[in-house]
Amino acid sequence: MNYFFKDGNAYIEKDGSLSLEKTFDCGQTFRFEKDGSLFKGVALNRELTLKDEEEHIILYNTEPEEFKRLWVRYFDLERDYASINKKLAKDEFISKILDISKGIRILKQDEWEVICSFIISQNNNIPRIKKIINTLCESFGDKLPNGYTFPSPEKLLSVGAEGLSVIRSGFRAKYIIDAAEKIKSGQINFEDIYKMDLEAAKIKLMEIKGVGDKVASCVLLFGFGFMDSFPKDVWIKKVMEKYYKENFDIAKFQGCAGVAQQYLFYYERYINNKR
DNA sequence: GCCCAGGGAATCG
DNA sequence: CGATTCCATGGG
Repeated sequence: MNYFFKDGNAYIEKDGSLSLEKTFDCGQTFRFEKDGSLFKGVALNRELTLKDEEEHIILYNTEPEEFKRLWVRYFDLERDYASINKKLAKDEFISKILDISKGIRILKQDEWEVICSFIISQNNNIPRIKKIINTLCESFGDKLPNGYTFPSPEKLLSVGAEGLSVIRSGFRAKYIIDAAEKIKSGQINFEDIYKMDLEAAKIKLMEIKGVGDKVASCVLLFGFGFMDSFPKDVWIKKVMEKYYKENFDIAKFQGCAGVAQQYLFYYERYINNKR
């Protein structure tokens, strides 16, 4: 996408391939809120304020150097979603829902935050996932002017599973600690995971207690940029049996299956008023 | 009270 | 193996 800078802000020229509303609301991140015409949140230890205007999306208070170094990748701005949409539209059902789902981009989020967030997501609903993560950050993150960073593995190890009781995450607390331990010990090494193929990476992440096939798939898609990762949650399973039956062929989404997954997930929740 | 929520571990047959 | 059951918690 094209962008320029003015008065300390970045202006992204809208072309229909980025909707803040959909991208923040499709269940891949839990830390952005709509505030009037603004979207506010914390990502990569920094506070972000964005505005969706007629011609531009404004990312406030960022210098060109920082924008290019962090936010172009975070918002996946260099990927050509128009051609992805063209490819996905060859699927009859996706071509029908494209108008509703297009504008979602796969965010490239912090790996640890995504691991932790999707451990919390298991057998849970999105409003409560958000609440737990907010409490986690307020309780153990570093204070920013208007928010909190996501707490590090070391910080959570120092409070332990008992200390996590304030976030009311139930049985998931011990899973969070296990993840933190395996990351600190080096058993789970992010650089190694980037070098693996999708299956090997998934199996590696599943060494963490509380991380199964679905959570690992979300982590690889939203945290590591594995664009062919295709998390199968209850909504996607519903989509498959409702619209595809036995005709679902993931092979035709090669290279962007994760985008297809988000489109389907967002659509089914959208028509069921889950937003 | 019952059911479910972006599942996964433990247990059982 | 596949199929059940249990796991904490809160909202509808």
